[in-house]
Amino acid sequence: MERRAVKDFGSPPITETGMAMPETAARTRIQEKNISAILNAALEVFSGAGFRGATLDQIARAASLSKPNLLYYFKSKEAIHRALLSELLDTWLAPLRTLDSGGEPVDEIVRYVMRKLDMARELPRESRLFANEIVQGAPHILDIIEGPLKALVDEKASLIRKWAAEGRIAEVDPYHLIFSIWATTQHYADFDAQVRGILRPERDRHFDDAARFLTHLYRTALTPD
Amino acid sequence: MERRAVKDFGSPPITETGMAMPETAARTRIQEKNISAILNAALEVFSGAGFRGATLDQIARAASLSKPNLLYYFKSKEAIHRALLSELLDTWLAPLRTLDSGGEPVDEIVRYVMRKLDMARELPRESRLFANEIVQGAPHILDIIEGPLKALVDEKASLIRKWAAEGRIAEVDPYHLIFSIWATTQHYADFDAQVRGILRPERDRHFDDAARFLTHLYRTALTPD
DNA sequence: CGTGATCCTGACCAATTGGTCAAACTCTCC
DNA sequence: GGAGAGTTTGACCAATTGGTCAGGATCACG
Repeated sequence: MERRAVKDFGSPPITETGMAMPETAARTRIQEKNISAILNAALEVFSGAGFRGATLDQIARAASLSKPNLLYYFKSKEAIHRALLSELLDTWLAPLRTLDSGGEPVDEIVRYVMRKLDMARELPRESRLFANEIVQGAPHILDIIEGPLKALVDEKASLIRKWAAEGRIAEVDPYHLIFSIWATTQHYADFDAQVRGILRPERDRHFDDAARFLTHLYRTALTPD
Repeated sequence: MERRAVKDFGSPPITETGMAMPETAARTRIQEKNISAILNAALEVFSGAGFRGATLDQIARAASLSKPNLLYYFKSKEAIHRALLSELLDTWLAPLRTLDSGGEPVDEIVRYVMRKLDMARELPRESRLFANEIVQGAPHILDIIEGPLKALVDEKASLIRKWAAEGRIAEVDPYHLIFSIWATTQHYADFDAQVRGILRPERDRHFDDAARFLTHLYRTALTPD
């Protein structure tokens, strides 16, 4: 027997991919509210427990919905996860996209570092969501890494290489420069528990020190000669 | 009814903590072999799936044992995890311990970076084991972080600060310097999937480029004036 | 206000999973 | 070679978990 007819009674607002209708703007106010609540709850749970560690019950509870109601909006746990990653992908790549050829190269890169550090402070759950995923081999986003992400990084690596060739920044491997920026900034979100366990900071005070340190680190390493 | 009498027939070689007898040297050759196989299998599975994502069946299969036989050596999944973390803790802290006041400070720190990078290449599973744990809030090792690890980092931070005060390295925040070293080196183990997806390197060739980049990064940033 | 579409729920199910146990097997050492 | 400790296993169990379904409640709108 077929899973679900194309059109029948009680058909939930689910697309073929299992995602709640995203672009097809026809969303009820109720859908708007619940889908948003689900994705927010899913971010909380997935980022804190990883895909396999998260349970539908946890997500449902966090979203103040019953489990069957959850599955009315998304047809499976996988579907929620996919929708969440997909929703956050743009946010995630945005900072690197803004790295542009205008302006002083060293300033431009330091500005990128600061933006990434801000994101680690303001959106730590989003960072941990991707961290969980990648640490375990990126099973759900390998295609994105090897496709759009690689393309974007290749493009920016070219830019950095050009800056180096023009003598406007020091000669460094652009790929490893980008990796180091990701590592040092996301560290404050992904390894938050360790950072706080060691520093025991009041609030987010340590982010200011981190900003100062990273500014020094990259400015000295990138300034030519 | 009591869980298990202190001494009875069929009592497995399990200590109060649920760990297989570690220091009490009285281990059979069979115990030696199986416990080692279990811990190796557990490292493989836990590092790839996280604590909750790992199953006893997976670990048992990887160790070529039946599940009940697994539980003959360790009384629970938690116990295996604890034993594993405990076994690897020293390995994990060893590089930082070797940071000593002898030698030229900049060289000493760069040497530490290289050692950490070597570990990321040679022991990526161990790195990911801890990464998984910490990303999810370090529930099983928070006490270690706040205790022995913090103490060790505090000690080394003092040393670095002294070096800075003596003008032998640049004035940088020692804690954030250490965090950045952890982040940049462990990145190649923890985010291996992403690094390889973007670089598509042959074998581990990219580690040489990483070593060059990190050497430049820290040498320029730490050399005084 | 009625009707069709949307939304929600309790009850239920099969598979997975951590863990137990009694019994059988095997190794060691006298 | 035999006795007792150490080792292994098949069968089993309860709890959890992802997911289903039929029917009832509610909403939007003519």
